[in-house]
Amino acid sequence: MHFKEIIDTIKERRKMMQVNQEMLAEISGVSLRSLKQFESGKGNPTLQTLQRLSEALGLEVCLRIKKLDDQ
Amino acid sequence: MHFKEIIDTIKERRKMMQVNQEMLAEISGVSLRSLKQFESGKGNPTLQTLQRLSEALGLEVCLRIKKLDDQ
DNA sequence: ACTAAAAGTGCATTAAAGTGCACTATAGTT
DNA sequence: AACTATAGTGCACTTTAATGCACTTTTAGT
Repeated sequence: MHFKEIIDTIKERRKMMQVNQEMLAEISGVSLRSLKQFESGKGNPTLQTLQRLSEALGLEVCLRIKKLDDQ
Repeated sequence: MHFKEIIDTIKERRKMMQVNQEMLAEISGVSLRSLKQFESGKGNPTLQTLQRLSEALGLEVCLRIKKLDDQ
């Protein structure tokens, strides 16, 4: 998954669970400012930050073998 | 995947492909110092760094729905 | 159009990631 | 034991993620 896909996955999952940024910030332990920055596509979160957000949404970060090198 | 699992996955994959840290640093564009720090368990890489290393090893970062909350 | 909730931005500060260089430690080989 | 390749560490520096506060913009509901 590229950067944008990861962002979008988090955003969609958050909305699917009817949680706003403020609530996600609280339950994940990530600051609201950082979450906003991340979701608005500006930023390069640390693995820890990404994991905190993911966990709070019932997701987990993982590594998968890429099928094709192109595209 | 927890932090250690991610580290171990990268390390194992690198060794499986018979690539040493120096080579991985070169092909991924991540500095050797950062890679060493990461593989030795000290560090909290940015998503970009993790993606660079993963891509270079034919892996990709992804988000997956967690099956169970406990364990 | 008005309002309220939610999302996004600018600025400043602090903490930490990323880096290079030189060094040490740890395999693995002969 | 000596040698070599590979991995890990200490120090210093630069960049940038993470943060709080106040503000603006956008979205949704009436």
